[in-house]
Amino acid sequence: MNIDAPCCTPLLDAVLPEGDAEVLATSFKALADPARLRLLSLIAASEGGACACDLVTPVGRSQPTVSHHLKVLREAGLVESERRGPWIWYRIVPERLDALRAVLTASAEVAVPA
Amino acid sequence: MNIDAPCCTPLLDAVLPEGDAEVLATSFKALADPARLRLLSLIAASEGGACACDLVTPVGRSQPTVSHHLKVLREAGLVESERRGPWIWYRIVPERLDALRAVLTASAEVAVPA
DNA sequence: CAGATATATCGATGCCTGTCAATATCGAAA
DNA sequence: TTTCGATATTGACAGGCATCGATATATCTG
Repeated sequence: MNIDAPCCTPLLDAVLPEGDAEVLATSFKALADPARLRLLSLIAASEGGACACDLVTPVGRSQPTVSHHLKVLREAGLVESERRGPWIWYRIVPERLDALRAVLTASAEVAVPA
Repeated sequence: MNIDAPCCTPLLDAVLPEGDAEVLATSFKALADPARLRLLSLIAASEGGACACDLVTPVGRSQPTVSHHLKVLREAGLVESERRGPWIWYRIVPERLDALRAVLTASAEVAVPA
Protein backbone atom coordinates (compact mmCIF):
# COMPACT_ATOMS: atom_id res chain seq x y z
CA MET A 1 0.00 0.00 0.00
CA ASN A 2 1.69 3.16 -1.19
CA ILE A 3 0.85 6.51 0.32
CA ASP A 4 2.27 8.28 -2.73
CA ALA A 5 -0.33 6.64 -4.93
CA PRO A 6 -3.44 8.75 -5.63
CA CYS A 7 -5.03 7.02 -2.67
CA CYS A 8 -7.17 3.97 -2.92
CA THR A 9 -5.14 1.17 -4.39
CA PRO A 10 -7.58 -1.73 -4.09
CA LEU A 11 -7.25 -4.06 -1.10
CA LEU A 12 -7.57 -7.79 -1.27
CA ASP A 13 -11.32 -7.97 -1.09
CA ALA A 14 -11.70 -11.72 -1.10
CA VAL A 15 -11.38 -11.32 2.65
CA LEU A 16 -14.19 -12.50 4.93
CA PRO A 17 -17.22 -12.55 2.64
CA GLU A 18 -20.46 -11.34 4.17
CA GLY A 19 -21.75 -14.85 4.82
CA ASP A 20 -18.72 -15.91 6.84
CA ALA A 21 -18.75 -12.60 8.65
CA GLU A 22 -22.33 -13.16 9.75
CA VAL A 23 -21.55 -16.61 11.10
CA LEU A 24 -18.58 -15.33 13.02
CA ALA A 25 -20.51 -12.32 14.30
CA THR A 26 -23.12 -14.66 15.72
CA SER A 27 -20.43 -16.52 17.65
CA PHE A 28 -18.92 -13.36 19.05
CA LYS A 29 -22.39 -12.07 19.86
CA ALA A 30 -22.72 -15.00 22.23
CA LEU A 31 -19.65 -13.69 24.06
CA ALA A 32 -20.83 -10.08 24.01
CA ASP A 33 -22.87 -10.15 27.18
CA PRO A 34 -21.67 -9.91 30.80
CA ALA A 35 -24.07 -12.54 32.07
CA ARG A 36 -22.94 -15.06 29.45
CA LEU A 37 -19.27 -14.37 30.10
CA ARG A 38 -19.82 -14.98 33.80
CA LEU A 39 -21.71 -18.16 33.03
CA LEU A 40 -18.83 -19.37 30.87
CA SER A 41 -16.42 -18.45 33.61
CA LEU A 42 -18.40 -20.28 36.26
CA ILE A 43 -18.79 -23.37 34.12
CA ALA A 44 -15.14 -23.36 33.11
CA ALA A 45 -14.01 -23.01 36.71
CA SER A 46 -15.81 -26.13 37.84
CA GLU A 47 -14.18 -29.27 36.56
CA GLY A 48 -16.53 -31.83 35.15
CA GLY A 49 -19.20 -29.28 34.35
CA ALA A 50 -21.58 -27.18 36.35
CA CYS A 51 -25.15 -27.78 37.43
CA ALA A 52 -27.49 -25.07 36.16
CA CYS A 53 -28.84 -24.79 39.69
CA ASP A 54 -25.42 -23.54 40.77
CA LEU A 55 -25.39 -20.75 38.21
CA VAL A 56 -28.49 -18.70 38.93
CA THR A 57 -27.43 -17.18 42.23
CA PRO A 58 -23.79 -16.27 41.46
CA VAL A 59 -24.65 -14.74 38.09
CA GLY A 60 -27.21 -12.46 39.70
CA ARG A 61 -30.03 -12.87 37.21
CA SER A 62 -33.43 -14.49 37.39
CA GLN A 63 -33.77 -18.18 36.62
CA PRO A 64 -35.55 -17.57 33.27
CA THR A 65 -32.83 -15.14 32.22
CA VAL A 66 -30.07 -17.60 33.08
CA SER A 67 -31.91 -20.31 31.20
CA HIS A 68 -32.13 -18.02 28.19
CA HIS A 69 -28.42 -17.24 28.27
CA LEU A 70 -27.51 -20.90 28.61
CA LYS A 71 -29.59 -21.58 25.53
CA VAL A 72 -27.73 -18.89 23.61
CA LEU A 73 -24.40 -20.36 24.67
CA ARG A 74 -25.55 -23.85 23.73
CA GLU A 75 -26.81 -22.79 20.31
CA ALA A 76 -23.53 -21.00 19.73
CA GLY A 77 -21.76 -24.29 20.44
CA LEU A 78 -19.81 -22.81 23.33
CA VAL A 79 -21.27 -25.19 25.90
CA GLU A 80 -22.90 -28.61 25.89
CA SER A 81 -25.60 -29.79 28.26
CA GLU A 82 -26.43 -33.16 29.67
CA ARG A 83 -29.30 -34.26 31.82
CA ARG A 84 -28.46 -35.95 35.11
CA GLY A 85 -31.59 -36.81 36.96
CA PRO A 86 -33.58 -33.68 37.69
CA TRP A 87 -30.56 -31.45 36.96
CA ILE A 88 -28.82 -30.37 33.82
CA TRP A 89 -25.07 -30.11 33.68
CA TYR A 90 -23.19 -27.77 31.42
CA ARG A 91 -19.61 -28.00 30.25
CA ILE A 92 -17.40 -25.87 28.06
CA VAL A 93 -16.68 -26.91 24.47
CA PRO A 94 -13.01 -25.92 24.19
CA GLU A 95 -12.83 -26.53 20.45
CA ARG A 96 -15.32 -23.77 19.85
CA LEU A 97 -13.34 -21.28 21.85
CA ASP A 98 -10.20 -22.43 20.06
CA ALA A 99 -11.86 -21.70 16.73
CA LEU A 100 -12.76 -18.18 17.73
CA ARG A 101 -9.26 -17.70 19.08
CA ALA A 102 -7.88 -18.79 15.76
CA VAL A 103 -9.88 -16.11 13.99
CA LEU A 104 -8.44 -13.41 16.19
CA THR A 105 -4.97 -14.83 15.71
CA ALA A 106 -5.24 -14.70 11.96
CA SER A 107 -6.45 -11.13 11.93
CA ALA A 108 -3.69 -10.05 14.24
CA GLU A 109 -0.80 -11.86 12.61
CA VAL A 110 -1.56 -10.71 9.11
CA ALA A 111 -1.42 -7.19 10.39
CA VAL A 112 2.06 -7.56 11.84
CA PRO A 113 4.43 -5.92 9.35
CA ALA A 114 7.76 -7.44 8.36
CA MET B 1 -18.12 -31.53 41.97
CA ASN B 2 -19.99 -34.57 43.14
CA ILE B 3 -23.16 -35.72 41.44
CA ASP B 4 -24.08 -37.77 44.51
CA ALA B 5 -24.22 -34.65 46.62
CA PRO B 6 -27.69 -33.14 47.09
CA CYS B 7 -26.91 -30.99 44.08
CA CYS B 8 -25.52 -27.50 44.34
CA THR B 9 -22.11 -27.66 45.93
CA PRO B 10 -20.98 -24.07 45.53
CA LEU B 11 -18.68 -23.20 42.65
CA LEU B 12 -15.77 -20.83 42.87
CA ASP B 13 -17.70 -17.62 42.53
CA ALA B 14 -14.81 -15.19 42.63
CA VAL B 15 -14.71 -15.75 38.87
CA LEU B 16 -15.19 -12.83 36.50
CA PRO B 17 -16.95 -10.25 38.67
CA GLU B 18 -19.70 -8.26 37.00
CA GLY B 19 -17.49 -5.24 36.37
CA ASP B 20 -14.83 -7.20 34.49
CA ALA B 21 -17.50 -9.05 32.59
CA GLU B 22 -19.01 -5.80 31.37
CA VAL B 23 -15.66 -4.53 30.15
CA LEU B 24 -14.97 -7.75 28.31
CA ALA B 25 -18.48 -7.86 26.88
CA THR B 26 -17.95 -4.41 25.42
CA SER B 27 -14.83 -5.63 23.64
CA PHE B 28 -16.55 -8.69 22.22
CA LYS B 29 -19.51 -6.54 21.25
CA ALA B 30 -17.19 -4.69 18.92
CA LEU B 31 -16.47 -8.00 17.20
CA ALA B 32 -20.12 -9.04 17.11
CA ASP B 33 -21.08 -7.40 13.85
CA PRO B 34 -20.46 -8.63 10.29
CA ALA B 35 -19.59 -5.19 8.97
CA ARG B 36 -16.99 -4.66 11.67
CA LEU B 37 -15.45 -8.09 11.18
CA ARG B 38 -15.11 -7.40 7.48
CA LEU B 39 -13.57 -4.03 8.21
CA LEU B 40 -11.04 -5.67 10.52
CA SER B 41 -10.33 -8.27 7.88
CA LEU B 42 -9.83 -5.68 5.18
CA ILE B 43 -7.58 -3.57 7.36
CA ALA B 44 -5.59 -6.57 8.54
CA ALA B 45 -5.10 -7.81 4.99
CA SER B 46 -3.47 -4.60 3.84
CA GLU B 47 0.00 -4.17 5.28
CA GLY B 48 0.74 -0.73 6.62
CA GLY B 49 -2.90 0.07 7.22
CA ALA B 50 -5.90 0.81 5.06
CA CYS B 51 -7.34 4.07 3.81
CA ALA B 52 -10.94 4.53 4.91
CA CYS B 53 -11.77 5.38 1.32
CA ASP B 54 -10.87 1.82 0.38
CA LEU B 55 -13.28 0.31 2.91
CA VAL B 56 -16.67 1.73 2.02
CA THR B 57 -17.21 -0.10 -1.26
CA PRO B 58 -15.99 -3.60 -0.33
CA VAL B 59 -17.87 -3.63 2.96
CA GLY B 60 -21.12 -2.83 1.19
CA ARG B 61 -22.45 -0.19 3.56
CA SER B 62 -22.98 3.53 3.26
CA GLN B 63 -20.14 5.88 4.08
CA PRO B 64 -21.74 7.10 7.35
CA THR B 65 -22.32 3.53 8.46
CA VAL B 66 -18.70 2.59 7.78
CA SER B 67 -17.55 5.68 9.63
CA HIS B 68 -19.71 4.66 12.56
CA HIS B 69 -18.28 1.15 12.66
CA LEU B 70 -14.72 2.42 12.43
CA LYS B 71 -15.46 4.61 15.41
CA VAL B 72 -16.72 1.63 17.37
CA LEU B 73 -13.60 -0.34 16.49
CA ARG B 74 -11.38 2.59 17.44
CA GLU B 75 -13.10 3.14 20.77
CA ALA B 76 -12.77 -0.58 21.47
CA GLY B 77 -9.04 -0.21 20.91
CA LEU B 78 -9.05 -2.72 18.09
CA VAL B 79 -7.80 -0.26 15.48
CA GLU B 80 -5.89 3.01 15.48
CA SER B 81 -6.31 5.83 13.00
CA GLU B 82 -3.90 8.36 11.59
CA ARG B 83 -4.50 11.31 9.33
CA ARG B 84 -2.49 11.42 6.10
CA GLY B 85 -3.45 14.48 4.13
CA PRO B 86 -7.11 14.30 3.23
CA TRP B 87 -7.32 10.62 4.06
CA ILE B 88 -7.39 8.65 7.27
CA TRP B 89 -5.53 5.39 7.60
CA TYR B 90 -6.51 2.61 9.92
CA ARG B 91 -4.38 -0.18 11.27
CA ILE B 92 -4.97 -3.14 13.52
CA VAL B 93 -3.87 -3.06 17.16
CA PRO B 94 -2.62 -6.62 17.58
CA GLU B 95 -2.18 -6.34 21.34
CA ARG B 96 -5.88 -5.82 21.77
CA LEU B 97 -6.76 -8.92 19.82
CA ASP B 98 -4.11 -10.80 21.78
CA ALA B 99 -5.79 -9.76 25.00
CA LEU B 100 -9.17 -11.03 23.90
CA ARG B 101 -7.55 -14.24 22.68
CA ALA B 102 -5.98 -14.68 26.09
CA VAL B 103 -9.39 -14.51 27.71
CA LEU B 104 -10.73 -17.26 25.51
CA THR B 105 -7.62 -19.32 26.18
CA ALA B 106 -8.03 -19.06 29.92
CA SER B 107 -11.68 -20.08 29.83
CA ALA B 108 -10.93 -23.04 27.62
CA GLU B 109 -7.88 -24.37 29.42
CA VAL B 110 -9.44 -24.30 32.87
CA ALA B 111 -12.24 -26.47 31.53
CA VAL B 112 -9.93 -29.16 30.26
CA PRO B 113 -10.13 -31.96 32.83
CA ALA B 114 -7.09 -33.86 34.03
C1' DC C 1 -51.52 -40.00 40.76
C1' DA C 2 -50.06 -35.94 43.73
C1' DG C 3 -46.59 -32.94 45.32
C1' DA C 4 -41.99 -30.92 45.09
C1' DT C 5 -38.11 -29.30 42.61
C1' DA C 6 -35.51 -28.06 38.29
C1' DT C 7 -35.57 -26.14 33.88
C1' DA C 8 -37.71 -24.16 29.77
C1' DT C 9 -41.00 -21.26 27.38
C1' DC C 10 -44.13 -17.25 26.78
C1' DG C 11 -45.42 -12.43 26.68
C1' DA C 12 -44.33 -7.88 27.61
C1' DT C 13 -41.27 -4.02 28.22
C1' DG C 14 -37.54 -0.89 27.73
C1' DC C 15 -33.06 -0.20 26.01
C1' DC C 16 -29.53 -0.71 22.61
C1' DT C 17 -27.83 -0.72 17.91
C1' DG C 18 -27.31 -0.97 12.76
C1' DT C 19 -28.64 1.60 9.02
C1' DC C 20 -29.28 5.50 5.95
C1' DA C 21 -30.13 10.43 4.16
C1' DA C 22 -28.90 14.90 5.12
C1' DT C 23 -25.62 17.85 6.80
C1' DA C 24 -21.48 19.45 8.99
C1' DT C 25 -16.46 19.52 9.39
C1' DC C 26 -11.89 19.13 7.87
C1' DG C 27 -7.91 19.36 4.68
C1' DA C 28 -5.96 20.44 0.18
C1' DA C 29 -5.65 23.05 -3.81
C1' DA C 30 -6.72 26.70 -6.88
C1' DT D 1 -11.33 32.58 0.22
C1' DT D 2 -13.80 29.45 -2.49
C1' DT D 3 -14.32 24.94 -4.06
C1' DC D 4 -13.86 20.07 -3.89
C1' DG D 5 -13.16 15.57 -1.99
C1' DA D 6 -12.87 12.75 2.41
C1' DT D 7 -14.61 11.83 6.80
C1' DA D 8 -17.58 12.66 10.82
C1' DT D 9 -21.91 13.84 13.05
C1' DT D 10 -26.93 14.22 13.47
C1' DG D 11 -31.59 12.63 13.47
C1' DA D 12 -34.76 9.18 12.67
C1' DC D 13 -36.39 4.60 12.20
C1' DA D 14 -36.70 -0.42 12.56
C1' DG D 15 -35.22 -4.54 14.42
C1' DG D 16 -32.86 -6.98 18.06
C1' DC D 17 -32.02 -8.21 22.76
C1' DA D 18 -31.68 -8.51 27.95
C1' DT D 19 -34.68 -8.83 31.49
C1' DC D 20 -38.47 -10.33 34.35
C1' DG D 21 -43.04 -12.49 36.08
C1' DA D 22 -46.08 -15.96 35.07
C1' DT D 23 -46.60 -20.33 33.45
C1' DA D 24 -45.58 -24.75 31.35
C1' DT D 25 -42.88 -28.98 31.13
C1' DA D 26 -40.05 -32.51 33.05
C1' DT D 27 -38.18 -35.44 36.69
C1' DC D 28 -38.09 -37.63 40.95
C1' DT D 29 -40.41 -39.26 45.24
C1' DG D 30 -44.08 -40.95 47.90
